[in-house]
Amino acid sequence: MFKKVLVAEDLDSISIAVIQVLEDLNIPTIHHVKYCDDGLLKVKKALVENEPYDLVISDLSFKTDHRKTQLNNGEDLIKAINDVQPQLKKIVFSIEDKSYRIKSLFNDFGINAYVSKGRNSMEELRKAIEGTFRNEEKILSSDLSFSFNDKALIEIESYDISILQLLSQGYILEHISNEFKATCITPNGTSSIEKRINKLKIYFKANNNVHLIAIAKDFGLV
Amino acid sequence: MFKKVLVAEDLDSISIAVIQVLEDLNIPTIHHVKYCDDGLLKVKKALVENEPYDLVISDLSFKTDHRKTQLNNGEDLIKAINDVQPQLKKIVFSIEDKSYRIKSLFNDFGINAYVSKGRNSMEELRKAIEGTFRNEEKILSSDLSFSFNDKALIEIESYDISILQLLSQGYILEHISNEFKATCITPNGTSSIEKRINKLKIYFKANNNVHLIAIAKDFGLV
DNA sequence: CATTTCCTTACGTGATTCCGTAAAAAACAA
DNA sequence: TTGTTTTTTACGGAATCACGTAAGGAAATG
Repeated sequence: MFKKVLVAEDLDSISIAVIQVLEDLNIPTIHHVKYCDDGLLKVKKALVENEPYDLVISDLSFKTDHRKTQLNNGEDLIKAINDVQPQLKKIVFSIEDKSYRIKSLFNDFGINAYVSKGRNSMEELRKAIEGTFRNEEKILSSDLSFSFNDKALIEIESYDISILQLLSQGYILEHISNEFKATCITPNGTSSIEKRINKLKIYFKANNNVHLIAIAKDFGLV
Repeated sequence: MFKKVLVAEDLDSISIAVIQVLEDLNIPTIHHVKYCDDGLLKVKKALVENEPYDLVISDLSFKTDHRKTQLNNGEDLIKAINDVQPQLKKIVFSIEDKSYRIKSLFNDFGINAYVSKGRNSMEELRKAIEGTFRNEEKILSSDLSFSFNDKALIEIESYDISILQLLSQGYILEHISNEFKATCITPNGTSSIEKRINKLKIYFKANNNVHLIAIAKDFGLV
């Protein structure tokens, strides 16, 4: 079983239970951080001391408070870890259940397992840890309804996300066009962007831009 | 100290820690439910058996799954409890940190304390339980930055919420006007609604309706 | 009762979205 | 190169939003 595990979780109410699971699995070294920044520091330190972690379990969303942080969420932390220790096994334990975001965790961030916080998640977490140790691939907790085969949300790409984000910040078409030209994103004509928004509206069955952004917010796309 | 406490929390990872706090306080009877419906049943049953609860600790958001439920969130549960046992002490323990929603819990639902899930929330929860037992009023965990004095979000009333909700559902001004006329909500002229939206845009510093809905979503108003 | 004030509604304009068509540009194949 | 297809961009008219002004009516005041 794993020898040295790092838990990144801000809520004390949850970290208590996660650590309990790790103790039940007889993991000898268990460390816990409440801020992503501290997590990266610990990983780096363990590396230079030649006692690297072999598993990290991280939440996605971290509360902001008085303390200034470089890394603000689990994605940031995982990205940073991938820079210094890419082969480190990663399990995400979060409330998030939007297929788009979870798929991106596997495909873009190379995580090994995703466990959604739910009514029976401690058991799921234990299974995910064991599966990850046995090098199983793309472990999903069983209460998630989607599979990796449905292409539905895969078609929404980062270009669409950019449009939705700028829209949600109050940009009008013309400004989005300018922004894209400034950052060399193509296509960037107002007409092309307009057409893309129209596709999104059809896809999400939205009546207008306002409706579209409301739906995008619900899907966690922005 | 309290004799009989009910915990309504769907996430097993959290309920474990909450129950631990209650055990540390030597509460003799601790019950735990993962669904709001079960919570109401337990409260009713305890009443008819003449052994009522004297405290309930509830989350706000509950995940939906295969099971069909009457009560879908903490607000529903508290409302239902207020119908059968209004004097029952109520503590809400949730991740929610939007002042608008928390204020409404105290003012409209008569809860006794609100503890926000955070990095040091078990200690806050313990203090809230003790304070509630001593009949202190309107207990807020200390990491919440707002106070009851700032009138900022109090001015947003249900009329505004209705408008925001219809907007987020893709309604155009004219349809909102019709909807208000149909349900006898005044004012209902397109112009009045327009003006009210304009106030909201100024208040939230939004450039347009799309921006406004994005902000409202972030604030948890819709 | 007259006056004032506030709230609601109506109306007009310019800006932006919405939605179709078509030209221009780019990518591709022969 | 030439022709074909696809993508991108441009343009135009109708609908809707955005925002100011003003008319009408209810409540408050004296």
